Amino acid sequence: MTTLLKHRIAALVGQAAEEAQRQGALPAGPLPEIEVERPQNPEHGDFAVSLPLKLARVARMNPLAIAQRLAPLLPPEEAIAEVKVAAPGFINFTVRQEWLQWQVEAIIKAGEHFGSLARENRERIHIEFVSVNPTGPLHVGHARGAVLGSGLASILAAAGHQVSKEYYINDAGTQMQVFARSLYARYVQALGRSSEMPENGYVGEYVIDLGKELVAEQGDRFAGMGEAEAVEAVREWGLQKMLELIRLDLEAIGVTFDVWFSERSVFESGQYTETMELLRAKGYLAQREGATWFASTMLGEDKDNVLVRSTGEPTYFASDTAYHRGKFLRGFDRCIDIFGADHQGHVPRLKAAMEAVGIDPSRLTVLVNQLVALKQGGDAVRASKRTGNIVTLRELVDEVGPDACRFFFLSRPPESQMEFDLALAKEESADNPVYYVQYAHARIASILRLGQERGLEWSGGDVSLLGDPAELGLIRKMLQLPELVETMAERLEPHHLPRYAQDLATAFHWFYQQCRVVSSEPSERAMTLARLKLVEASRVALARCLELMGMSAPERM
RNA sequence: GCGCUCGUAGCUCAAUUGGAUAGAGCGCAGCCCUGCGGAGGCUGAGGUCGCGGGUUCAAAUCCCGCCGAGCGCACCA
Repeated sequence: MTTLLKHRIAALVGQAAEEAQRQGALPAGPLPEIEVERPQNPEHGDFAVSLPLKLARVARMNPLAIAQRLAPLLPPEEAIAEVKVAAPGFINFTVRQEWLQWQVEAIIKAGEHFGSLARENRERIHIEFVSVNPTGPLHVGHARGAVLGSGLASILAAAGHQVSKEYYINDAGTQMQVFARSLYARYVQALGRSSEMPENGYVGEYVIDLGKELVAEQGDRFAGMGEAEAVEAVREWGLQKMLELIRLDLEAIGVTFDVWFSERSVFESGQYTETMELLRAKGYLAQREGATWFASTMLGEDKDNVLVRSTGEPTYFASDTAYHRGKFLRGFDRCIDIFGADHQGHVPRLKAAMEAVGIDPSRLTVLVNQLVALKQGGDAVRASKRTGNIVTLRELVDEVGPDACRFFFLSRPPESQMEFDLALAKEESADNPVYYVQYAHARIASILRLGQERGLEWSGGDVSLLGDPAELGLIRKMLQLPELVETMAERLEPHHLPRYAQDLATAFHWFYQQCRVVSSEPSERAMTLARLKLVEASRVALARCLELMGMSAPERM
């Protein structure tokens, strides 16, 4: 992969600015970071730099005058055809047509790696998401975090980082215990006897089914034991069942993990004790009211948090602190967590805990995604696991399909409060942007098939014939993908990808409308070969886009 | 009450993180097929960027205050 053109332009502008300072045309002093933008108005060229505007104040000069002095000092660059200064102080760059045409070759050559970035500062990045208690099926709200996490992971990997996706299994906490007791009660009931559900138990129907399944699979062997022992045994069985269910549900929406990390192992490995000792040694522990507290107020928090209950049981916060410390001990440079908004209160204390154990909290980024408000027609649907009123992730995927789900959830930034109208989601299927993008891919595949059927060999096609605005526009659009991958990875914002995919599809459809690709006229043979080459490049770009989003790229629809 | 997040076209959402005339999809009104997939292309209408102040060459974006929405504020996770 070569350096992105926008970086080369930034370097050129930097050199020009330094040269201007040497000549005294610009006052000496530190230069701000040079940002290269993509102007939205095509009349402003392909790239734009607003450095003169940013410099105007410190230099006490008219920004337009700065731009006019800078422009002639720019070193030559073969990819750039024209540099223009524009009011109130922009420097605009237009790329050379020959360079654009040659990129078609470069894209085909890059193939499935097109859009990937080579980088020197490759980071080891840990990304944890979903991590739902294994006490029930995933619901729609979880789908958003799941898609976001997996999409972000793909983008970070494409941006050249080493990424590990992890699911943290809360198999040690009180919720798991309540679940086990609920399951035990349903199991006993399935045997025809009476048994009381625990306080705040999991009353969802799936637990009843699970109880029956347990009877069918294991008979009444747990009924003979003492209750405590039976609950323990049933808990293990239930945990495995739920994990399997969760894993399959996630797979259905195209989400997989590299590591499934058990909360219990945090205790068994000694990492929990070690972390607590560390906190104690650093003076962050306080005994009060029979419990052990993390003195987060020492770090500017508005309240302390319980680590060990007066019953002696550690809280979720305690094991999570040890778990997160462990991530960094495993050698990750950065950790990214994706939380639902209902866990946002956990963020400040977790960061404070990292600081307390001697880890720079800025190495931990927590993305909080707002919950999905469900609607059925006009009415709000309340999704809650314990009350049993669930719209499951599985139901959603079955209804809408994994591609549409992924596209939809990826489209919006995490912090947006989105409404999901289930009735609308089904209805929309024909006019969905998802199909629009996939249709473009199918159309491309169809054209390439035709080319093959006609026995055309386009690898030697002459790209210099590609001069139609629609052709050049398509190439321009394709070239934005690597830039986009870079910004999305920097800002941790996957939501630009679906929009880009639509733009790319539009650019292709327009080209298709404007330019006949496969012609039977012998005189147009050279043009046919060149355009087939362009179509192949389009396939590369669009397929990569779909792959990054975790969507299928159909050959036919 | 306090904290976090959000408020942009009729609807669902963008806006290159302070830049040039605020853009897409759906919906609405039109137009385009005797050759490669019409699940397509093109044009148009539609905006007090929640409201009010402030910061500066420049604000949807930053600051302050209101209004409204979601989520938190446990010895749950």
